Amino acid sequence: MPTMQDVANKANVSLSTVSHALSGKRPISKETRERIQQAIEELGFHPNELARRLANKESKILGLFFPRFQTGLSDMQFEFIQAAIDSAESHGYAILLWRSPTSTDEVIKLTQQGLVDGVILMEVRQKDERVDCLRDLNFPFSMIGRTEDNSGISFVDLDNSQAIQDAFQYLVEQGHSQIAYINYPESMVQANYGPAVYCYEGYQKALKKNGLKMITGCCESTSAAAYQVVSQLIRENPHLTALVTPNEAGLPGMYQVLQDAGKKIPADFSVIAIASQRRAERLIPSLSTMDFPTEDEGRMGVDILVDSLQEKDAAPIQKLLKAKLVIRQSSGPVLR
Amino acid sequence: MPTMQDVANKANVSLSTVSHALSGKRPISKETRERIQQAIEELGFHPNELARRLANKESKILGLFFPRFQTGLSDMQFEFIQAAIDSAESHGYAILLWRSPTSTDEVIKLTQQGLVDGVILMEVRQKDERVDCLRDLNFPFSMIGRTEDNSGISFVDLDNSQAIQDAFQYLVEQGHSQIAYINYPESMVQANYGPAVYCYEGYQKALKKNGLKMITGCCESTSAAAYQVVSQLIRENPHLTALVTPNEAGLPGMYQVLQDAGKKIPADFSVIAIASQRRAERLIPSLSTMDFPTEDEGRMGVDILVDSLQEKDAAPIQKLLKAKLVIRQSSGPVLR
DNA sequence: CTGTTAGCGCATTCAT
DNA sequence: ATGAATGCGCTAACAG
Repeated sequence: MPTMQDVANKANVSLSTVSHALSGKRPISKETRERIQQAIEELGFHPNELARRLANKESKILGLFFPRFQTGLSDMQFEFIQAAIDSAESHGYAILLWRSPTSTDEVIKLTQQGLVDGVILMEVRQKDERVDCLRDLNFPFSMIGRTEDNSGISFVDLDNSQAIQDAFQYLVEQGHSQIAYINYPESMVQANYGPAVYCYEGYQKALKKNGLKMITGCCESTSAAAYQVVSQLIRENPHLTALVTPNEAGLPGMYQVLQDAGKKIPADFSVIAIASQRRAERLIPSLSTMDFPTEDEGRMGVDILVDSLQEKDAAPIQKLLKAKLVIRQSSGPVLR
Repeated sequence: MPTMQDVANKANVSLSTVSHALSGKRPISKETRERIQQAIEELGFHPNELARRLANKESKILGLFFPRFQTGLSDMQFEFIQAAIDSAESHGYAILLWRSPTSTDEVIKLTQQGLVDGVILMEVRQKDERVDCLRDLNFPFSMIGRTEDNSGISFVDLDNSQAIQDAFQYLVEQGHSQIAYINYPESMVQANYGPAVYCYEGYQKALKKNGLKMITGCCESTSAAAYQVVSQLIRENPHLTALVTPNEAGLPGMYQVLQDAGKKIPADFSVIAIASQRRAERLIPSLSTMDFPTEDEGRMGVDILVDSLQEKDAAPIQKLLKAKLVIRQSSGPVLR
């Protein structure tokens, strides 16, 4: 690997001239610039990024704490990451992947070793010690999701509460009056997993606003569990005509119940879930959804972090994204 | 950020003693070791990884060329990446993400800047200029997938040909004699996309071995396209009782055709696809598959690269993984 | 066992 | 407009 010194020798200039020619931070005469350029090409020189970053005291690398478990919505991870990489690249950063640390010690170790200038947290919980730790360290970070107290932190999150409310609003307008809400698994509700909390909050508001009967249950993220829960709700509420859920993992089970009960979608029954477009189009009949703006999340998660990196004491940026209602069921739902 | 020199001062030793105490590459007396340890803790010192890696002349970072487009099987990306990260971490490496370069120049730039010790290629094509370029550069890399000529290169790939043959073998043993094969999109076949090529090769072998009639078609990666193709095949072959496909994106459309034709799975018809477990369990009825060993691919892709990094001129490692047949349809398929 | 010193490859402040 | 010299934080060869 040729170094900058090699280039300097070959072009008969000093090392610093080469450096400045490359960075453009100093006027260089046209002739020497050309000599240098030629030397660079002949040697096939490429600046060593480790050295450059060490001298610059910034790594130009962002860390991404990658989820440790699969909590559903996995289709989206792909689009999310693609968008995050693209955004990072456009800002001159690369993205380094780590499995999300489980202890505060790990967070400290990862952030204090100077490999990354900032980190992006995924799957943030209401109470999240990673967040507390990063805040204490005063280390730059952004969150996909949010905690209970987000003062001073930048984040981008889906407005789950609003998404659920919008879904109910639409169904009510279509004439539905008995609508079930299937929540995330009990364990996630207990653990104060953000989406589970906010979705349920949205459900409560929708109930109140529209004077609806409460018809709800939690279910594990499996089709089998979903089958059980939904079939019981249908038994208890024979006039049920619609269902709203953020628990996309259980959808095939829910579909199965309806099929077994002789209820056709969308002629006899409406289903709306919070999910990605790809996910929606992989069910039959295709799913109506509150579309998850995956790419926006990925892009903005990086953008807000880079912003805080470049303007050291900029105000935190907090974005609540709206899910868009997309009705994919070919014919309309029942009007009662 | 405290540096090693700070620690040395505080512990009243020289910088190199601290360094050696940390690396353990030199015997250190118990007392000084403890003094150093105490200084480290009091200062909250963490070695600067950029500096360490610069001095060591290795970055301990692996680059992953992340797919630029979504070619299906997206459920697997998540598991794949998790496994890759874990394996990398267990070897002391981290993983850096880049969108897969589109030009040779980009490949050169990314590899020659010294930020990564090696790279992992995903979605390798039969003819892949990224591969040619890396080979010319003599830069360490491993592939998920393979090219036409893999001499001297390490890779891990699914044995697609064998997977398709195994699926046919099973169906034939169950008594099926008219079995359709739905290939990848025409464009991917034209482009010599590896999986498309090897799957079709497996299909041809299965035909020959079992003396079957050729019933096949390509279809785009959408449910709509799959619907068209499969419905035509059924029209032309009324006695069709089974279907094999690596094109999982079109599955909902295929299922729909069967449903519309009054054919129940698995009572009247058998479907076997190359897919992940998660994908299989999200269809109704759940899909029988040649299970894609996602995690093995992620882990081994990293393992073989790290191997070649540690033993400079080790022989290339080439692994063809077997997909496991998993019949998920509750009752058995038709016996004729 | 421990200290001194010279790099690793580049950025940058002084000089000229 | 250019060069020389110092530093980024750490490793390791050399010297005791």
